[in-house]
Amino acid sequence: MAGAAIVSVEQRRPNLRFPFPPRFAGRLAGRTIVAMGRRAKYLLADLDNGDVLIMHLGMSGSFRVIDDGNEKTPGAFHHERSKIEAHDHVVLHLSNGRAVIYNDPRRFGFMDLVPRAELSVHPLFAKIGIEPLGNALNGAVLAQAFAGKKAPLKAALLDQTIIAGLGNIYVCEALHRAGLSPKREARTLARKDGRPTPRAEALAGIIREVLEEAIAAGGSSLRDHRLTDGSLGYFQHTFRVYDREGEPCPSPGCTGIVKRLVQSGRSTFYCSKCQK
DNA sequence: AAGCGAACCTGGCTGC
DNA sequence: TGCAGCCAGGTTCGCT
Repeated sequence: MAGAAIVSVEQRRPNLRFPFPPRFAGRLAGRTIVAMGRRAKYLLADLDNGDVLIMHLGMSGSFRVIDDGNEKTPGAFHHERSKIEAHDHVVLHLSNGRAVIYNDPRRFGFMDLVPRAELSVHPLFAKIGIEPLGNALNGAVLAQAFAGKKAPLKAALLDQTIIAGLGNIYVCEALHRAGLSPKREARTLARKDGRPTPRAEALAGIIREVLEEAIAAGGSSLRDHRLTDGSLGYFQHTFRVYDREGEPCPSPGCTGIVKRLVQSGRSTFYCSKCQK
């Protein structure tokens, strides 16, 4: 997408999780995408007028990229309604002859368009935590953030104001690899003086490892979710506990069975025998 | 004030 | 076959 110009935009409904900003399609048309980026789970497209297009996929959002007909007549797609599928909410017609289509059945995702300078004070970004793949994540930072917290470790790791970008799958997988119970109080990873325990150091490294493996495998692609070319992400095949209730624990030598429990309304998959 | 459940919305799967 | 009930990758809101 970076480098392409946005020829036109079809906004096919007034809102996703939130209303689209005023004149959304009109403000995008004619702009060139200078760069693509990401912060936490937000996808960012920097435009040549200084605005940033903010996109979030929610639970069920996805993008697909298709040929948009003859490059010399980029409007041709508008007459091919057959390419539109159920829950296609936004279509970006690009100058490179392709269209990027945002599809989201549950509409928990959203888009916004703001000046770049306002991004850091945007209510959604103001209190977002550290990037788990950056150098900021280590045992000391985890311990500092978790000190005094009685919330379960599972909930603390899902808290986007502490670490930004961990979802339910990766938290379950990281806790299993680290041998830590999701029910353990978060504060138990900090010593009384706030310094990290060895467990905190290990967990920080494992979080990074899980994310790097998942990215290398093309993501997790549950159910109908695909990569933008329609193929499936492979990481789902390497889940050790997520959605594996009743299966034997895959830890070497462990004879436990994967259990499911609900914490803060979310499913947690774990092994009570090797996660303490 | 932290921590938890409910809500947002649609669709797929399971079991009766 | 039909239909009710449960579950889903995320985040915010409001109550205790």
